Amino acid sequence: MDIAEVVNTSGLPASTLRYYEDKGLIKSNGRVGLRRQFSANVLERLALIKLGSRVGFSLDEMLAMFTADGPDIDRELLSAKAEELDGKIRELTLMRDGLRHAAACRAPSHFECPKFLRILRFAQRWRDR
Amino acid sequence: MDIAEVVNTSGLPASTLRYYEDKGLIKSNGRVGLRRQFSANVLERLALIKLGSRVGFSLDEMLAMFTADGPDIDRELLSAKAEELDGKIRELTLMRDGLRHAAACRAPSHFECPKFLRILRFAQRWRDR
DNA sequence: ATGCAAGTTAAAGTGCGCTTCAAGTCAACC
DNA sequence: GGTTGACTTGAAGCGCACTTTAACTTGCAT
Repeated sequence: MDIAEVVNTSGLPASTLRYYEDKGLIKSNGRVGLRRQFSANVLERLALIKLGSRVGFSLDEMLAMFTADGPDIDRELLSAKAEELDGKIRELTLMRDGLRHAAACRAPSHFECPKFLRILRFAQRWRDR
Repeated sequence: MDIAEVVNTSGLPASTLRYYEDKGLIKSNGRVGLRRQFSANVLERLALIKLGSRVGFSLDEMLAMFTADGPDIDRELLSAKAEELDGKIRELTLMRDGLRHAAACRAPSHFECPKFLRILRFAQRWRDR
């Protein structure tokens, strides 16, 4: 498939696809003239990259995670990243509950609401990492 | 308290505190000479900002959420942000499980592992927002 | 064969969230 | 009252993830 089809099906602009290829996150397999040709599996890779960046991974991190350089992948890195996400999930949950409460709470300021403050103080304890 | 104390207790550099003040995210209450003086509650605000940025809110978003301009806060915005986080939590969970599996899986490439692909395809369905 | 829309490149530009720098002010201690 | 070190400002710089631009090439329909 040519770049236009990838653009249409992935929703990403061509400039981004070229940028990702430069970075080594995706690869085109050959050219027709100058024009890149992609195989269909690039779409799965792009989906993974998209998900990865939505959960806060940098492109370099994803390069390390998803682009096997050796004979096989770095399972320790993957587990470490899974743990990282686990901590983040706890933070998101905390913040979500805090926001839900703040939206309902009638205290004049969130900072005067004991429940909100308790959430914040709890979040502090997770601060280090 | 003066800026040095805020730096020590919050762990943030003075440059960041000035930057946040410029942005309107925190305020100092008065000066001694040129030097800003902060009240203790700035620490709670900073904790909130820290948590907020770790969960992916931009400084402008936090300005809108946590800096009441009218008589009271925008409860709808807060609820909307809580929902946003809820969606994100689902994504993080998906990715975490995908990584955990990839770390354990013996398929030659994640892209050949049906379980991993199923996760990805599922993630696609959340793609729109 | 020709025209042109769609592709290509390298380089510069953008927005965010800070950090660094240079030059200046001044509170506090001796 | 002089030094000094913590603080101040405005402006420039930086890393990331792209986007835009300008100049060029080329596959493909006519």
